[in-house]
Amino acid sequence: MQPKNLQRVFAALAREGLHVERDGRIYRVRLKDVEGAPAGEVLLPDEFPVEAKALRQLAGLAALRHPAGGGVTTVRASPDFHPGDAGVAIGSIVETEGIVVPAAVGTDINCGMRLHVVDLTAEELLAKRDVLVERLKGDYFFSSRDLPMTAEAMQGLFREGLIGWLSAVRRRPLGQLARADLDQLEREIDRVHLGGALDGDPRWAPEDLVPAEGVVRDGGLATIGGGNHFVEIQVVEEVVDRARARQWDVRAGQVAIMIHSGSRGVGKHVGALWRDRARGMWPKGQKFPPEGLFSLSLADQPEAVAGYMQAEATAANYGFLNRLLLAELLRQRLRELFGEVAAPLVYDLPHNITLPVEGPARRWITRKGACPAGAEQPVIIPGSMGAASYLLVGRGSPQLLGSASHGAGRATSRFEMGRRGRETEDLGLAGVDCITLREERRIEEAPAAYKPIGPVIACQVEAGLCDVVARMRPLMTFKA
DNA sequence: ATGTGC
Repeated sequence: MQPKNLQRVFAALAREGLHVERDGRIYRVRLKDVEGAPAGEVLLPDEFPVEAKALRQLAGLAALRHPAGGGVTTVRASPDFHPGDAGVAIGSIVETEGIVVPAAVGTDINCGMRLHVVDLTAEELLAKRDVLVERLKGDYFFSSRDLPMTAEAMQGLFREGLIGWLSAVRRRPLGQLARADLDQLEREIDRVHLGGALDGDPRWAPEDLVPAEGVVRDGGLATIGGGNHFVEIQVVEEVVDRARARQWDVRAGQVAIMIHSGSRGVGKHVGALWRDRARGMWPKGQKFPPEGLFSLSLADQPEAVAGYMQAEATAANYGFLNRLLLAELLRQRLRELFGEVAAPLVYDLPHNITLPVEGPARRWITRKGACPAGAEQPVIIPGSMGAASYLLVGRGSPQLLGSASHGAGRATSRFEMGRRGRETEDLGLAGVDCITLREERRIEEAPAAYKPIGPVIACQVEAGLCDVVARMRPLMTFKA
């Protein structure tokens, strides 16, 4: 079955020098006049519309090379592929050799997902819905939370992630962290991708977050952030893979907590700094890369490549803690309302990050809105606030370089959703319990803004990228 | 995406 817009999109792209072909669910796109560039490959469910802008961005990414040597070797895109507004399509997975591309990951460094299960049924939880919502509004939209961090904790966090942070907090637990179960947080580090600990350095963090001594009062930690980020309370609707679900502590009928957030202002700080540095270091007199996707080359700027990787890691470490603390605030509220209820971490992982490929340190994979899906590894794919979300297990397939999608994918722009909201079209919000201080957010992020999650999941299971372990349904969604 | 910013 042909998507309706296919011929039109292919013809338009051909006129501007892009060659596109389709082979079942795989689309390949290539810039005709760039010798030796790999084709970008997209996996898309049948009948999903193909967006010209996203294909153009993918072809540009595939053609990146640095004049001093090195370039992009492989480009793939996941089924939630859609155009990005910083020149890189969301859902892009890019392997580079000898270069890193700061703009490929952008400013939303270590945006990712976290999933907990809670030993409560939906009925038990909803019986106290109103008081829970009131308290969480205070926590997430400020005022009632108390999370001061010592200078040592911030330094430890930026330098070595959750491990460094936790050892500093153990020495001097402040505010609500004095009520946290630090032993449990330490045990759960096993369930954070890469141990939530990358080699960073405080020198890359915003200055006000790393004072020489004293306490950071409001470092922006445990904040949800805008756009598609959320904290959602769900119920496990169906367990599909019983053995694995048992192994991961997941049972049908349980409440779940799903968190989608990133490194907030720290990622913005690092991403913008290195985007500008990469531009400034571009060899004089050389043609600029498409979309401002300046790279740093190991051949002539090895210290810049190392510096960027350390800076990205610094921001990524903050992203891991941001999600951990969003969950910890919720766990503390649940304890207040329901007593000592268990709420173990299932998994936490980034879908916006550059990681080295095993072997000699000259190849990297950047995922921009694509979830790592290594063999036997938990994969978390959220649907919209009106649709199911999924816990899956990865299969390490090379088709998307060991990745899966990071969601259903946006179908309609924020701007267009605003217009539809004013026309009072049906945005799929019936029955959705969305808690936010901004009415426009509810509209921009309404279920109708997203593609259907079902075909996105089915397409990836059929392609052998991952298998479903459990499906969750939303009970209430917090959006900043 | 962003304590959004020409």
